[in-house]
Amino acid sequence: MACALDQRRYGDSAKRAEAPATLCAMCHARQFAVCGALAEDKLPDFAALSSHLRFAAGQTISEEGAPADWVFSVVSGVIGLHKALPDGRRQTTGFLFAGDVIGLASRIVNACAAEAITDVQVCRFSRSRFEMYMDDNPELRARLLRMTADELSAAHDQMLLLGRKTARERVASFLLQLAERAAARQMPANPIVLPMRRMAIADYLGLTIETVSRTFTNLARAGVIELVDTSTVRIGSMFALRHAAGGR
Amino acid sequence: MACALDQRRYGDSAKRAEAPATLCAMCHARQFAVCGALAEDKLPDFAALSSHLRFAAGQTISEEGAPADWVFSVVSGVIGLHKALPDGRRQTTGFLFAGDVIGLASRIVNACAAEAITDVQVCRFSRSRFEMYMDDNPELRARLLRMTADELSAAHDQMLLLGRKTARERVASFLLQLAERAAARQMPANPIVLPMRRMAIADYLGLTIETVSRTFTNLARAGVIELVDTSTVRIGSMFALRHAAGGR
DNA sequence: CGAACATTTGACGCGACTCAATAAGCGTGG
DNA sequence: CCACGCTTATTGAGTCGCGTCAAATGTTCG
Repeated sequence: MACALDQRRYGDSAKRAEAPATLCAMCHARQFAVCGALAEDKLPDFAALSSHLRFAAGQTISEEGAPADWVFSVVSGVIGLHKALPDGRRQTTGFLFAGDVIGLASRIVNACAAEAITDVQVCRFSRSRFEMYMDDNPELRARLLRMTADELSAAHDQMLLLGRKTARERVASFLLQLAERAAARQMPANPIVLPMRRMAIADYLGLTIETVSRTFTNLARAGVIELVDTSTVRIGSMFALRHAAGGR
Repeated sequence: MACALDQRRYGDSAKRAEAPATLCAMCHARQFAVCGALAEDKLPDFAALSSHLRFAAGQTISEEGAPADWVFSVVSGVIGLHKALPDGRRQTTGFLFAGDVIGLASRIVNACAAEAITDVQVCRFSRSRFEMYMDDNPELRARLLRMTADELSAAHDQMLLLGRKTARERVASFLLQLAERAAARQMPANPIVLPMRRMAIADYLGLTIETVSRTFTNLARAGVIELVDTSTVRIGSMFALRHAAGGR
């Protein structure tokens, strides 16, 4: 069975274009370089393994259960990972921003589907060649282990949220998380930008769009946040927001 | 701040005894050897890094948020990992059986608390020495990366369960999981043994003990399972159980 | 045997879901 | 620029699954 990506690649290229390989490779290499995984002189070598792709918002990047042939790194835009039940219920397991890696949980087949939430640019590696490269560059594997451990820790946080938090706590926690991640990427953290729709938020928080919407309204009425517009939230009181999130 | 383990170590030794270091070391080495991480001749070397500990059911092995000074490997018994909210609500993030490793998600501080569900034996490593050892033995780090990736994948499955499944689907999924893991350890998979109490199951599935109990009763009345006794479940129909679990 | 604890069962309430209607955004074309 | 259709978000009314509280039953172990 062909990887979903290849269906995209050859199927509907209208909304996707490939940048020159050299440019792409460098941009990706920078992503990793920032984190100190590789020495400067190894970058061109490593970058040559990658190719650069674009996806339009809404496109599927890879499908759950398909062979995990690729590792992706997000260059720009937002990607959502999700799992689904046969009847269509969906659970988003995470949102990925620039610098994040897709496929840390996947070894043989994709643990989750990956979908472009906004228009995105990614760098793509053959998983097998990526692994071979790690054999020769232990620092890269060490870094990947750290990243995977951090994602596992985040997954545990999300399990606490999904298993035990109320709708209000979930939404408040989500806003805090977005603010923190924006800050980590040197982006403004206070008027929080929500790049995803209510449906995507609901799928991430284990709620329905109606409940998400109502909860935003409630938090706004309580003065905790201000709904500037559908995709912009200003934090009224950080203290109140943390309190609403369940005190963590 | 001292690690929780050390409080146990010197605080209430009544229920815990240490086996001789040599015996312990070998037993741990075997755990890893089984998985092919290290060559036979490196085992004594590696094993010397570890010490062997016992904990009685109910004891805390390490606390959430405490410095992640140790890596543990389960030799026998069952361990539960959990996170808690300030008001006491708990979410169990996983159960660990013989051969599993505790602390994959923890880098600086423990992501979860670890509690002995049954009497357990563990092998303990200093995290810093373990990491130094990985620097010299890339195979070990590669294996740890694979294990962490698998745990992340399992965490994603659990997020789907917690966010989207009904009580019946959660309980059925849990029973299937226990059966599969028992089989993986060469244990009988059909009369499923539940080593943990209803409270621990409820904390793992994001439910209450009452709902867990009622759901067991319902599944039994439907003929899907048979409740041999409180801690033993016989699967009546594997097909029906898979169906009840949501078809995955 | 009896106390302490774990589990099951029952009655009831509430928070989140479902279904439905309305409002707001947003591109497209006149 | 406004009208139009389409998608998305909000709001409302009613329902239901699971949580809460309480009591009964079973189990363990001194």
